[in-house]
Amino acid sequence: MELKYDADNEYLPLRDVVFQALRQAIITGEFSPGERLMEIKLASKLGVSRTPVREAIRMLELEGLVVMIPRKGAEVARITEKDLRDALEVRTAIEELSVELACERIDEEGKARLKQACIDFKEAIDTKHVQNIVDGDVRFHDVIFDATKNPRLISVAHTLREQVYRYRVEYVKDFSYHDVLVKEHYEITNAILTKDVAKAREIMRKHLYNQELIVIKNLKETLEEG
Amino acid sequence: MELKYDADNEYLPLRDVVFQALRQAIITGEFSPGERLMEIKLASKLGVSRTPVREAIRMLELEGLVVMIPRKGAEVARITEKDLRDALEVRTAIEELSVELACERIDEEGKARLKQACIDFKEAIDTKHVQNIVDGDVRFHDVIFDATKNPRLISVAHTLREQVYRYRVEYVKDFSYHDVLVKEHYEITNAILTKDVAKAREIMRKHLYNQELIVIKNLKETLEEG
DNA sequence: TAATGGTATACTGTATACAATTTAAACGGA
DNA sequence: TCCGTTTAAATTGTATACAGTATACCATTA
Repeated sequence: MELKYDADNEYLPLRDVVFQALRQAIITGEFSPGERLMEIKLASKLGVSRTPVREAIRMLELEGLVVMIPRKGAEVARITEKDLRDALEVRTAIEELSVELACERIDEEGKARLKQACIDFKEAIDTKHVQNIVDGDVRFHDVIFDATKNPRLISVAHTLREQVYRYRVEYVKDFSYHDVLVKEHYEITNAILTKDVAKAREIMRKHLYNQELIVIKNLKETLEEG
Repeated sequence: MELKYDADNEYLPLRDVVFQALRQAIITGEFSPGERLMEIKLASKLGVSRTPVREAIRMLELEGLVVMIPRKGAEVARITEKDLRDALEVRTAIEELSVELACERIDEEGKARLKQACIDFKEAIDTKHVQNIVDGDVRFHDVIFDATKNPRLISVAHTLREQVYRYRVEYVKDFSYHDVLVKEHYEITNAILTKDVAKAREIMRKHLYNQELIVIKNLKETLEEG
């Protein structure tokens, strides 16, 4: 974990930089579930004072990535199988709404970006590099979210994704599903481009249900190991 | 605005007390949209230091109730008509999912609470007291959320509700819709009790669409005044 | 040996101090 | 009078200091 300063970017408060660094560390598994986050330790590690660290922890708390234990401090949220199912249940509803709205509202630029994201994902799969695949998948879904032109939806969708992200990295390692994923992405893309709302929703639901099965299988294995 | 200490409750950090106080003040309109929230002023008003105030503001920021302007501070989020439509769009999807899950999962205790909440709402309407009506409506929907047994869903639903709450107070003042609201609550209740998913979703959607029309009408009037 | 009590340590919760920057006002010149 | 510059006040951003509490370890006793 390290701080990244966006030189070309405008001003960013330290709390936001710390927030992003901690979130990244949690999502990528650098911090394990249940691990304590101690302010002084993090502050000295990141070269800042406790204040921005505390404020970052407040934000992570509301995102559900850390839980607070009164007078004891913060620890990385432990995710149970039910937590994952709950998050995926809500996420499915949000993603179904997304494709529906995308069908109605996508513009020419969005269509171009959607096609490109679909192609990029296929190429990412071909590289067989896990991080490429995860990034490609994220971008594909982001293009659909953007097409809804609903920032509130985008915000909720991103929060929900973070809950699951840790275990998705594992899930794309399961190469046997790769062809299915590419196929489903193409079907979703075509459904949106032809404004077939019913089909888009149906495939998206199936797409996420497949993910759920694999992710939960992986979670179980992770829990058994730990 | 004032701090409330829960004597019977367990330990609560000041940041959470301040958070609740500020949220309440924003939701009830004590702070107007666009109004600046200055840390020193709030801290001295509430009799605490800046630290818990800052942490509370971080939480409000993530909930979307305040927006930060770099090096200038926090201000109460201004809600545009599109913001409201966006929030209601997502909220409709979440509430439709809620009734669907409630149909499948509600237990005997939940059924009793649902019936009671439905009756209580009717009685709240009869009192013609705005706050009673708002509280009754909130409780009715909360019972349905609880019946889903999905804490993640409940969390998302609550966040979305807060965005709209300010303008819902105005909307229940429109007495002409009261009978419709009671009727819709009864229909939703019956649909859940008889596990009629399709009907429950349909009525909930209509219920929220009616709300949307009235709330947006009210928002427009508010914006014109200001 | 096990249990209990005390003490030291480490960490959170809160307050305050300091630095940097923005805002606004006062002042001066055209 | 208007505009620009300077300067002072106010406010955020960050760091540090202080207080209170929980935890762990050790010693003492049954």
